[in-house]
Amino acid sequence: MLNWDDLKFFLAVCRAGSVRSAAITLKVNHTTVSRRINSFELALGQRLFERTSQGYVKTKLADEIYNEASYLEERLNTVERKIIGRDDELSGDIRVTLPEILATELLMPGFAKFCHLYPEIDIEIIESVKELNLANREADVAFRIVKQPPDYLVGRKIAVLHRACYLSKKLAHKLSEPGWLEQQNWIGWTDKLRKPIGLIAKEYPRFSSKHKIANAQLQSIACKEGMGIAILPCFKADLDDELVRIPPYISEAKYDLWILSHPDMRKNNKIQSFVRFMTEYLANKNDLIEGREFTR
Amino acid sequence: MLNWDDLKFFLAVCRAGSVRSAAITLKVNHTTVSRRINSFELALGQRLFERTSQGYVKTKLADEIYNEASYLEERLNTVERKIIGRDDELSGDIRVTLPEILATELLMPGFAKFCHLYPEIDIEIIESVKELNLANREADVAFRIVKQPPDYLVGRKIAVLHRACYLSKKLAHKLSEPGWLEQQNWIGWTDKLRKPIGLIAKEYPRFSSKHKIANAQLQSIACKEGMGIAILPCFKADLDDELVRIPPYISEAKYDLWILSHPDMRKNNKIQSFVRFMTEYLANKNDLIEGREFTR
DNA sequence: TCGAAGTGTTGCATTTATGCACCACGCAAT
DNA sequence: ATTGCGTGGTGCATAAATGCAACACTTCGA
Repeated sequence: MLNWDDLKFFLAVCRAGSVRSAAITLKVNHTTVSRRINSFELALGQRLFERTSQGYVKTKLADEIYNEASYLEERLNTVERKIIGRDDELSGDIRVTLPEILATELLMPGFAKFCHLYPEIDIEIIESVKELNLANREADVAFRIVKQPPDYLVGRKIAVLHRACYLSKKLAHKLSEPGWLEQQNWIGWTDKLRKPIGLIAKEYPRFSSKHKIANAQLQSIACKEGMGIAILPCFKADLDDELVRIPPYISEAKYDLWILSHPDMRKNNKIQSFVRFMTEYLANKNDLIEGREFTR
Repeated sequence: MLNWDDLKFFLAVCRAGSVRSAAITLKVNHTTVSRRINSFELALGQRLFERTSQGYVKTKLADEIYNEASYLEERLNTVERKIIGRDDELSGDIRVTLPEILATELLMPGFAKFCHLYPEIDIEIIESVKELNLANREADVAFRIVKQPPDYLVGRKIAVLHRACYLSKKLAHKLSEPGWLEQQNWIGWTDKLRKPIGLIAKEYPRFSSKHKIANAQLQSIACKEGMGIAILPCFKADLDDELVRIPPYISEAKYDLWILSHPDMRKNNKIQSFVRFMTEYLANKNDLIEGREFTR
């Protein structure tokens, strides 16, 4: 069976007249060209070139095939330009994966702005904390909260997420009662993550741990309902009218936020426009993300 | 850059609706199909299929590409059938490599007969004792005098070549003079091949060695000119009116003659017809080859 | 005649593609 | 709820393709 991709090599040699010259055009080693021609001839069972010291000379059969191959090449190139050009035209879909917690107040307004700018682009949002496979286009762009992303992806760190401690606004009036706060409890996460460590453990009161809710969104809701003190990202809780920070009000830098894509998408104008836009959008949200937009 | 051969995988998956089913059609492993589709999508920067547990579902873009790809496939298949069918039609060229000594009285009549049977076939004869490369069609069929051919070629042993000792016919009348023969000399080959070994050394007189001619054709001519006794293949010398065998007239089985081709030519009707024809032709020449057509 | 520059080919090391075995998941039947 | 059968995907071993360095050959100019 013919390898259709060998047609590229055939065409290049027909035009260049030598395997070394064709190799430069094709950006491969010249021995590869020689071997690809050999295997193409074998598959066809016919000789396409005379090998001379001045290069490869086409046989009559090669002349016949060349015309057809040129036509097919033109057709294929048209298809390819149409599809890839579709990306350059800033239309079609972009698949974005992110943890749900980032979607609401933080990123969604940015997505909406981007879509307003480029009405031909559809954004599909995939909420997942799993590492979706960017290589087979399960997603094109990933927002990830990690210390260090995998080597095989490209991207940049666009923010450092801060967290602080929050209480339901319904209970805010109790903060002025002496000793009331110290009797509240954390809303726990899991058996292992019952109490905080780091700056928060050091600077905030030592509450007991109660409940187990391993989801920031649900922690937020439970907190609003008065179930305890929640440690929440600032970008989310500081914008929520039903939550208030508790004393000493400080935030802790805790998580790195990255925007990632597959290296092969570097040349994709659509994806890169999106990445650029969101990076800039988030740069303008830095005070919120780092907990500085908090007002008492 | 698109790998054009990936189009085959794309087409197969479009038609089969699943990678496993397409893999059966394409005679590859299903993971290969999956990976080839993934890399095709990556190269295009667009998704062509939704992955479901019931198989791959085409996107709208895939529907568009499918039509074009089907058309190109039909064009390519037409080209392929035309070329390979050309072989099946018993026309075009066959390149044959062989040592010169085999070409003249032994094989050439067979070639002529084959060409008469198939007037659309051209035979190119390449005289060479070198092992021409059958993989890149320097030659299609090789006649070789070897004990054991390389593993990567296919073929069969078609004869065992015999050799005997010959004298110029001009000197044949001297054979009846007592002691005359013993005073003649071998026509030597090289410094290392000055005297024969084996049956010939054992059964024939011990001549001294004179001259050095490392070519059977030239040995034959030198012998006719009276330069000495030559050891020559029977198929050649026994047909030559200017040469006579000397007593004790016996021949020695010495060389294996093989007909070889590249494994990928097994399905090539033209080549296989040629191989079959020549094998049968030589089977009918066996008495000559093994020295039994000698008449005193 | 010799050397330089072009050509193609060979052998070996490295990289990439493929196959195999296993796994995960969804769906239908029991 | 469990099992069986279909689907696609992952990790590792193996095979194939490619790149690199060296070589062989031809041609041209000094």
